[in-house]
Amino acid sequence: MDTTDPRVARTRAAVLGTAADIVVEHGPTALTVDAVVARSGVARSTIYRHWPTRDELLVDVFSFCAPTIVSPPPELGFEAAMRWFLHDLVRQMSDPKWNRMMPALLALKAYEATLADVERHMDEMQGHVSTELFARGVREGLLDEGHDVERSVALLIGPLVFAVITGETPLTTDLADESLRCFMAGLHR
Amino acid sequence: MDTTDPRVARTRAAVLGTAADIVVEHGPTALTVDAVVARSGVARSTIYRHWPTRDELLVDVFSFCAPTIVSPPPELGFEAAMRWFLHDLVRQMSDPKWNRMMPALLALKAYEATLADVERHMDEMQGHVSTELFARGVREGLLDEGHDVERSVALLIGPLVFAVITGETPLTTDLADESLRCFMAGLHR
DNA sequence: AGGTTTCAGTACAGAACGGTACTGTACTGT
DNA sequence: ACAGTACAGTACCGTTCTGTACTGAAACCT
Repeated sequence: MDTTDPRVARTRAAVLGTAADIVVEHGPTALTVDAVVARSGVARSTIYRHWPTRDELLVDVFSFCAPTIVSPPPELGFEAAMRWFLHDLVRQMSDPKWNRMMPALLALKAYEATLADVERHMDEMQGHVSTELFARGVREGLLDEGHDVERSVALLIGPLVFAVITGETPLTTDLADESLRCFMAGLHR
Repeated sequence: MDTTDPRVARTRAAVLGTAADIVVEHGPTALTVDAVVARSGVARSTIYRHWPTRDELLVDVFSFCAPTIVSPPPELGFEAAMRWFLHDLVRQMSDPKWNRMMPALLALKAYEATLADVERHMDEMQGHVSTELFARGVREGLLDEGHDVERSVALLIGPLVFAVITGETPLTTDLADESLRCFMAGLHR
């Protein structure tokens, strides 16, 4: 029975939405129950009916906004699939919401175990896709059998994350292409 | 007259030191005046004598721990100088203190203008060194005249920052060498 | 030795926040 | 129509934190 009361769906959406807005605009520390009450119109007791503590609400806000990483079409070769993957990543990280939430999540995960779980879940999603992707590269003879996946991920994705965090250089598909081009060029030593 | 009272120097050092420890261990939100009082032995009123507000103390903690970026020896060519620079960066970011403070600073700079100033100051230091470094590359004919410095910085440093933030792959000079190797390989298109 | 500064210790006011308990009301599914 | 549920609204308690005000003791500099 997936018949969820429309009222709970409504309030859940309202609370998560305004909570996300608060986090985006003023940071995780500004996410107080009173602030959500004032801004969403949802009553205090109602929020505590759905979330036992403020911290669990914050966790839900992050996993609510976290992007989902998907695998590229299987018919693509390594380079094309990687480009597809990176472009999708750029698109996801360009979302202004996530754009500001990611640094906060990365900073908080060091101190809060539950948020570390959220981040780990994302890492695992990305890890699965990555290993599958690099397996294509091995099959095509581009990569060694025992090559370091994590390091290659850092080389390819690092520049994109750097762009998001510093804001010095724009996060574009061009940057992703450039990153991939350098990586491919670096394969032939 | 640089004759600073040894007492003020002592308390300043004691407060900044324990404040830094608190931030490293439990995050910026755990930096309360009472926590510093309990752990440093310095009295509450004394702290407020030196820092008007808690926030200014936090700012000082960050700039107290922030690494200083220096220019490589001028006799080195582009590639050697860049390697020198990246290795120095790895060394600085490997410091466990800064290792945990950097994500916090990057997250907070979006919401607090004073911390954005700290981060901007670091960016400018790094920007000066970078432009000077890439000028060597242009002089050697490796780079175009109007090439995008910020983008190249992202390609070179991004993987290192990614390693620090995610913790998936270790931050080593090897990673820096690999990043530089890919960048150099990507120059000949 | 004496005047000045800094210090530790403490007490206090005011505000913010988390969480609980309790109203009466409006909606939902049967 | 009716029972069950989710709701808004509010009042309340305990805790935590910032910032100020005041002591007397200790260290500093000349």
